[in-house]
Amino acid sequence: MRMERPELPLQQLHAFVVLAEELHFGRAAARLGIAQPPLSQQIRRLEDKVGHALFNRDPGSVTLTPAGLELLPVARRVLGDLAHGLAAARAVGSGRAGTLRIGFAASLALTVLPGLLHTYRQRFPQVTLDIREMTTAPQIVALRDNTIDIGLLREPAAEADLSFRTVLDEPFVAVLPAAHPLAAQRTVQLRKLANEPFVLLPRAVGPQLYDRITGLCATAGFTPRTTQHAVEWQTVCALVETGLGVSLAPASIRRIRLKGVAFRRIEPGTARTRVAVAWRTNDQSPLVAHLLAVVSKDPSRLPPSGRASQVSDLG
Amino acid sequence: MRMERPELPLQQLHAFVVLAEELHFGRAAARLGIAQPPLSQQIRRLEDKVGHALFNRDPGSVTLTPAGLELLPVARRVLGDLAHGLAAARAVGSGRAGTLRIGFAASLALTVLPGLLHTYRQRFPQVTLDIREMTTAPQIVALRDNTIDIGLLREPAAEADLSFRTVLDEPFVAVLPAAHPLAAQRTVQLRKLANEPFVLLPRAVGPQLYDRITGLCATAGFTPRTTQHAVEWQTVCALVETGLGVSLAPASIRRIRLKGVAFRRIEPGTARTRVAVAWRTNDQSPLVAHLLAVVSKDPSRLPPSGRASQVSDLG
DNA sequence: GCGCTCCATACGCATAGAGGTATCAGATGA
DNA sequence: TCATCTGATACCTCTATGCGTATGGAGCGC
Repeated sequence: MRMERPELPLQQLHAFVVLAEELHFGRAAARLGIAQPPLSQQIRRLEDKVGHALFNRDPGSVTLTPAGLELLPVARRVLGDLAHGLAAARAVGSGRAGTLRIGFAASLALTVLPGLLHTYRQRFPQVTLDIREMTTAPQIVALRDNTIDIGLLREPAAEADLSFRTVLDEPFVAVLPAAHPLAAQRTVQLRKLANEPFVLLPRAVGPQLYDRITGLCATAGFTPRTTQHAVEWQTVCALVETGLGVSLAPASIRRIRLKGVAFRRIEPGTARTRVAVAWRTNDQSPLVAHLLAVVSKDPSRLPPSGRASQVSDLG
Repeated sequence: MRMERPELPLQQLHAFVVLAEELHFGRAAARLGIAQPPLSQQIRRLEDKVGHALFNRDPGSVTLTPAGLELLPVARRVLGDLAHGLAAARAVGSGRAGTLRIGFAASLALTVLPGLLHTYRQRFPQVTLDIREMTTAPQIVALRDNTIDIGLLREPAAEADLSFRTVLDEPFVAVLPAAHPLAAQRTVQLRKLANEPFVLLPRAVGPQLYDRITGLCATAGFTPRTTQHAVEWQTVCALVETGLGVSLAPASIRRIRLKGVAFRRIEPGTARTRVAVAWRTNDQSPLVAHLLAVVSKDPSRLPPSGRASQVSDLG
């Protein structure tokens, strides 16, 4: 038992619509770029398929029959829908449209993310960006789950099936209460923080970054005494402001402006932290490819090493 | 410069939808009643036209690409719209659906019209009936103007391009105030109304019927003295009830039941009046043909001559 | 490694459709 | 009455499409 198949060439529908507009075989054929006899044939074939006349061929005037009048709006809509649908599918297929799901680390909400989104949106305005804040570890999981297409995270470690590209390479800064004695200097000797209480993100939120920070202290000769945890950098700064402790953070967080908090370059300033975009290595989506292309082409997303001022200049 | 032509066989869209539902070439092909290779070809051709892959053929699983996902609802809607549209056009073309515009004389609102409409509606429930009350002369004009398709009128006269079919052939009755002396008898001698004031419809409303009535009086030896005109029979009866005069009317108006009005057979009872349906002779509309068929087939629409009781029996 | 499943490809055939030119038929108007 | 306009027909060609069978080739499980 085979289904009923339409088997109705759309050209016939198109011819029908044009003829319904012109109500004149000669002119309609001209508009279609064909001779008049083929048009007569097409209409005839369509009428055969419908089973009823669609036009009254009265001498001197061509008019729509009631059946034709009934079919006309349908034909228009079908042709329009199909044209738009094909265009939409092509747009999605080519990456000019669609939905790109991006996970990002909260600390990047004020630095890398805005510029990136701005540039991308400008180039691909039809793409819907589905942006969600996630810490590093969930981003890795979400990429594998196909829950997000792009991750924006810190301190990427090699992951099977995932690729990374560094977007930003920045130094660490000391986060101090403004009233802290060390805040009086432009540069802070890291070892002088040895006895300060520390406010840090929980290791689980971003193990790589956490280890980076503690490693930094270790090379300065001490282990940071963490008295307080906070899940967001914003909170870390707030806690520092209240005097609960000090912190070490990527320079990006200078963008968090709080009266009672001072950010200071640290010595030695060799340790840096990287922000990277992550994606599934085998992801064929042109949306992902385009985003990576935007990242590569836009040099403002890749400040030269050492120019931490670049970040604060953005304020 | 020729327009862009879709040139997209709908079979391909159908195959696409089925495959999108099955996500398995073999099963989809089976559902379509074709072998698997042709299906692969159709999908491939469709993808070529779209310009992008619509399915991911991963080993062990077929899935829709974003472009395919975008196209799927469009394809469904297009196929559905077209199927419904064609069905609707066929229904209209065959006369199972559409709009039939009917003009009718007010005096038939209680007799011929209800039964006719009921039978027709039962047989063609999808047809919209556009019914408007009109007197005879405007019906003729409206038929010519293509403002109505069917007229229901009295005393048809031959008209070029119009055809008529008698629906009802009935005698005249005298319309008297209930208190009138002549109302005491079952039958009224027409000549006895010679000196009564008459209430009649203006001649312009229906010249044929008017002439019929005055002719009736003439054969009885008098000319009716019209003291009052009314445009509707309902009004005529009301005026008779108030004692303003008497009237002669088709037996149908017995259906107008007013306490103070009596309807009486007249002598001689030879003169009759006919109700007919009218249509454009060259009207090809199946709706009109169907209505005429209903008129012919339903004998209750055509009471046998002389049985005026048929009319009152309907009450 | 072997067979199985599943999709793609290659090749052949039949047909429908689109397009053309030439021509006919009916109505109309000078 | 004849030329003209308009649409329908007839006839031909070419291409696209659809469908079939046979076969290739990549994973996958035993």
